[in-house]
Amino acid sequence: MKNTINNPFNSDLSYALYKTLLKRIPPIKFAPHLEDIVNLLTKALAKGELEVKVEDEFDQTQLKWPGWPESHLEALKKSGWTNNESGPIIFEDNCLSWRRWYEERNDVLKELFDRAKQNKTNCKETIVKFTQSLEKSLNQEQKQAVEAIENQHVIFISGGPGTGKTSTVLKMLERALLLSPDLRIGLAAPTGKAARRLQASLHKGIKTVDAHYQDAILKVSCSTLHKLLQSTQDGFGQNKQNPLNLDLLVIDEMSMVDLTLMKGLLEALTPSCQLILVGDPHQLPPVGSGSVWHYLHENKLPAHLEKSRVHLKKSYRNQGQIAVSSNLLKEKGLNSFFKLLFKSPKTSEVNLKVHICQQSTLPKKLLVQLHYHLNDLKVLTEKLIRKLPENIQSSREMGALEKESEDLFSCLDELMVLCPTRKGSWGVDAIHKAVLGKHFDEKVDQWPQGTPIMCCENLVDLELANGDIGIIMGERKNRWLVFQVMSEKKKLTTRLIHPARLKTISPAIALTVHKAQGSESNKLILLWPNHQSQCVQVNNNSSKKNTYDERLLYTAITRAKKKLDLFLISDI
DNA sequence: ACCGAAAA
Repeated sequence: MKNTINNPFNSDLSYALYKTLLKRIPPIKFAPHLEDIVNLLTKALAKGELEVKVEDEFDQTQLKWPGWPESHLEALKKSGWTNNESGPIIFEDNCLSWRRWYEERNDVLKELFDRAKQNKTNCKETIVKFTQSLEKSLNQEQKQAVEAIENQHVIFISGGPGTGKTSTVLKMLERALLLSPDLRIGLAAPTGKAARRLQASLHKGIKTVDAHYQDAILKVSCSTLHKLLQSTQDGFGQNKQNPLNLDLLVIDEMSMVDLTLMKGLLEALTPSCQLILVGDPHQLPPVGSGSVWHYLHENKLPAHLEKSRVHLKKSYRNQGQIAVSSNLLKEKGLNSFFKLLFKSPKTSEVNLKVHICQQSTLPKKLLVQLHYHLNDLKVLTEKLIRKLPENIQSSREMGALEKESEDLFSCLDELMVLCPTRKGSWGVDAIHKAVLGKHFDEKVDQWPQGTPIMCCENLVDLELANGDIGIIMGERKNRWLVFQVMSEKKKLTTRLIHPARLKTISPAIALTVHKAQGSESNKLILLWPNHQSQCVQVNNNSSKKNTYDERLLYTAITRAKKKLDLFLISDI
């Protein structure tokens, strides 16, 4: 039953659920419209949405019975399925939702809001001294966040890429340690890659912190949320009975946390634990059901939360036209974005190029650029392997080879190719097939040297995370997978890994936008296959789809540091 | 229609 609710990917499952409901909770008065309601709710849940808005319109493919929404609501009312305490469906604020998810979300929000109500008190003198030292390094919004640590029990920090979220967190940790030096701090993120990135940027900025507190911050290790909570198949090892021994916990990349994980987290906290939640509400929601972070930013919240919320607006990344259009997308939506795109910009630096393609075969320009890029990588791997000593051990540190390895990885960071989907003529797989040719269906050992690859599992002892990108180097017996990892000494080092040690790897010549979340490159090529359909669908039920596409596009283009090539398919 | 994540 639980799985049917979690994975309702086709209408058969939705129909099965409907039949089960009819059997288990027979309607007081039956009407066929009930099937539509179950179907809509199931489909919404499949998309990660917990509710269906009554004011949304649906067409005949989504509804079997006429009279939406009045007839459906009446059928629901008479069925008794929305009865207090027992009915499976909730109808409130013009929204329909499953009781199970409705209650879970309300519980989580209530818990969060109650926590935020608690007050903290601190010694005034130390604060004054610290506040003076803040003046130089932080802007007004960032200072507000740092000051919140003094008396807010829960702090929400939102902001786009380059707004200094982590450097603000670093100053918050410093201040927290100043107030109580023995503070037990925890750091976590929803994915292995995000966890490591948080740790790395705290290390990078550590010099801005008073030397007295540096060690205390550096010694905190940053793990995935699942690991922190000791997640197993039967639930979380850290829970109400066995809470985390922490006074302060920082969670980064909150946009990827779903409801179940958030619930587990809140249950594992002691009442006194302070919470700092950090993330960008414009990025993609989690695939699982219920994005707490997006909900918190799209809905009216209790007044007492105002002091807990800090939004960082100022971006320190200057990207000319890329910055202008991504801001427009964020504020005005897809249509305005595409309108601006087709006017040639005069005012800011032109670093965004649009290519309109006639058919849906892969653009030739893309394949040519990839060809050169992969060749560069190949040359650099050959250079690196020639410098390699004999009898090398896997996982060794590179020592004198750092320069060659640095060249290789800066070349890798130069270009990123993104697609919204895996399948389809403009999907990631199509690009891999086009580039790898006959090698596509073969094993890794057949892929050519210089091919970028992605590690698809978290391997803590190898210091590799899911989503890490490396390169194939060498041939046959002398073949290695080269990665850059954060070593125990918190230094970026090159690591050679024997191909047999990684069970799940995939080519990484192109990536899905989802996978690229958190990565950046100087130059970005984005294939966006269906822009015209979005410009046409303005007012029907596509508002939710549009927010999804908006976030997808926003996430994609903000990966570009210097240049963006956007490929679109022409409407003709 | 499409897109993940984590753990043992």
